[in-house]
Amino acid sequence: MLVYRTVKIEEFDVKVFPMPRSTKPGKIEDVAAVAETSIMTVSRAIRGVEGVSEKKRVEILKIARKLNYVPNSNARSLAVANSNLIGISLPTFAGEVFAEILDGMRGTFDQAGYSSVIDTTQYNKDTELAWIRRLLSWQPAAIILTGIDHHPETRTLLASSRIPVLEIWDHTNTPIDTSVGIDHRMAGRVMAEHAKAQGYGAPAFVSTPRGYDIRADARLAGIRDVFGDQEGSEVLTARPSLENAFSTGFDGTLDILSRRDTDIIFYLNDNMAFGGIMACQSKGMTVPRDMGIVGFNGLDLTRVLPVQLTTVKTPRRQMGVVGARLLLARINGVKVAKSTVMPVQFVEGETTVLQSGAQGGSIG
Amino acid sequence: MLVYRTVKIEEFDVKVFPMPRSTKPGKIEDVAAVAETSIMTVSRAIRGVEGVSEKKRVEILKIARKLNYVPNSNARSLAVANSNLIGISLPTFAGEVFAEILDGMRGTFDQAGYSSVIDTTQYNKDTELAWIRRLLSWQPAAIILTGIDHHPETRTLLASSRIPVLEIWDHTNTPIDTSVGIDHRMAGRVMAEHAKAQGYGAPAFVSTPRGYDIRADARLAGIRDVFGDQEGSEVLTARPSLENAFSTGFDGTLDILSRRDTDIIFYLNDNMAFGGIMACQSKGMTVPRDMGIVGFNGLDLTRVLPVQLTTVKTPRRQMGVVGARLLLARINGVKVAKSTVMPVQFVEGETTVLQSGAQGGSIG
DNA sequence: CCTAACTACGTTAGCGTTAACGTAAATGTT
DNA sequence: AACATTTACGTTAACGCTAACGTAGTTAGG
Repeated sequence: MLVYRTVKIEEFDVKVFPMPRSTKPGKIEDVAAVAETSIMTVSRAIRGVEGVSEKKRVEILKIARKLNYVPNSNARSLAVANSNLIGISLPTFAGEVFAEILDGMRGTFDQAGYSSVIDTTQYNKDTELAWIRRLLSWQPAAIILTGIDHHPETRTLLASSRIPVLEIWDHTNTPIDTSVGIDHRMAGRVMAEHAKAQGYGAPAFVSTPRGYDIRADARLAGIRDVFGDQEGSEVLTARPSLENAFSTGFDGTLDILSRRDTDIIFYLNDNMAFGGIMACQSKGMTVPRDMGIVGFNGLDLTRVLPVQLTTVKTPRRQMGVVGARLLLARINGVKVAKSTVMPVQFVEGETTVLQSGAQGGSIG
Repeated sequence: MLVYRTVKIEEFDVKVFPMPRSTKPGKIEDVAAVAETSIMTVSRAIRGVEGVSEKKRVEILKIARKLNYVPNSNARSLAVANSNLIGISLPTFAGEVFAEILDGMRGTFDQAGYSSVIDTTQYNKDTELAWIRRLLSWQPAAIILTGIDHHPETRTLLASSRIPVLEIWDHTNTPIDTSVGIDHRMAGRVMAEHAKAQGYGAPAFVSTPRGYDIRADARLAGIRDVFGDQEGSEVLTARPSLENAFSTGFDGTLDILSRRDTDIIFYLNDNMAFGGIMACQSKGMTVPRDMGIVGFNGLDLTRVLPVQLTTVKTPRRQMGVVGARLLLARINGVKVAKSTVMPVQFVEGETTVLQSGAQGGSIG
């Protein structure tokens, strides 16, 4: 008869049994015993380093496989004083942007035999720092952080750790160690200049709260560089929610519409821009006749909208790949360029007017 | 003068300097030396286990902080023969679904002091197995897999490893160890029954290729359970692309429209359903008058569309949280329920007709 | 006041692996 | 043939930490 007690987890009652003792996994010594050789020879055979005859290597590998031998990375890492773990910190998994950067990196790291320890910070610097501390205890091969805005202690800690660090997505000339990203302020200027050239004069920006996503703030600064702050043509902002979501674009747009006669709205990203189009439509407005809409990122979304969204394409996956390769080079004892700026591409779509007449397609 | 050579990484020329030697991080012994005590006492103080006077503990912790001491997890894990790493395998980061499940889990694990080693398999079982092998070398505290469809060796390997395993998102009565998910076939039946009750009779299903996402296939099976396979009312399928994207819904819909007079289309998820709405609109059709549209998941997207999408809400974040808690219980020596089914919620929106008349809002 | 039971430490012996060095046999060199 | 070099191993000593046990000094109990 099995004896158990009942425990409540969430709303579920679960039965609790005493745990069976776990069987110990085999070690290198067991393989050596079967192969009738020393553990050092087995170690060499498994790692593929020289010093073992071809015949013996094949034999040892066969035995190891048969015994289902799994090397102990903890022991290895302890002995060599580093691991093949790579720490990756992202603000969030929401949205395609970080997912794509991550994908680019992970593919590269995976092939090189590294595993990824991933964290999300929710844009919180303390969370990031706490995670870094924990991560450092694993003696990771490298650490990747999103952006360049960190807790002051983060910089000191990482600089003194001598572990390769990559800051990705944003740009700075003074990274902790290495950075690969795009120049968001410049991207903001590019968008704004296009808009200004088309005759727009009363811009707005819909985003998450200031300081939450500093890249978005940098783009806003770029837009302000172009439009200035004269009464009537200054850049209005709406920041209705922390959520990087369609609904934030929708709500922010309604807010802007209630405040000033605005002729173009820039959004934190394409998702929000789409929310904005929907909001304009719900108010009986036509895009781009009554309102110019500019997104950011160039997501898949734009491939299916009835009109092409005006946006800025960011090389997310490529950025991940480039960053990962730089970091691998760095891990292999190579010192690389401190900062790499990736190019962005302005996409003139149909949600802003072409030159000075409403000629494109329209929604609404 | 610095000597370097130039190396090409991607299209970038990078300068290569010889690496400076890395400084060794401090160890527990260093803390003990400063505190004038034994390393065992420091170990106890840092881990917060009993056997140290309050006075000494405070003093040791202060010294450890001042020395910026970071414990070595590899050494710890080697000594105790397990780690506080948790491996999480997902098919992809694309889409909100896995991101949200992951978020629910990570929050819970993080609080409990576990780090997440994450992998994406691209729905490939061999990739998953290879990753599991590598992960096992870390003696992880637990492993989480998405779904229940794995490489045959995966099951053997994990079952013999005695490490807690959670299969999440899908449902089975015979999990490797523990499972938390929804019953996708049942969800398909629910959707189909609602549709049938409303008078729909010529259904289609737009998805990714068969076998790629077996949950989607299970839902299709559920729909077929209801609609049968009579000529004219059988469930047509379009599977235009591997990509879980708006554009897949768009293209698949165009394909369906070209093939049969269909009156309702079910989609792999809400994103694709939205692509489908757009495709119908591009053909001059009105939703729901000319076509019923049913999504899946109940994403944020649905909050901003001018009409409410008919869909099925899945408890993604909650599933992650429940799964994580069960697993934590399991790690702490508790044997829990093998299978947990989470409830889904059908959402009657405006993209299917109400009863037998077109009364809802419309797009197009 | 003597013994039992605790408290607060310290000592010893691994955990499984690899770097560094040692050594015998095989091969090459003159 | 004598010596140098290379190849293919084996031996030893860490890597930094913790479980298990040992031992003084302190408190409690009758």
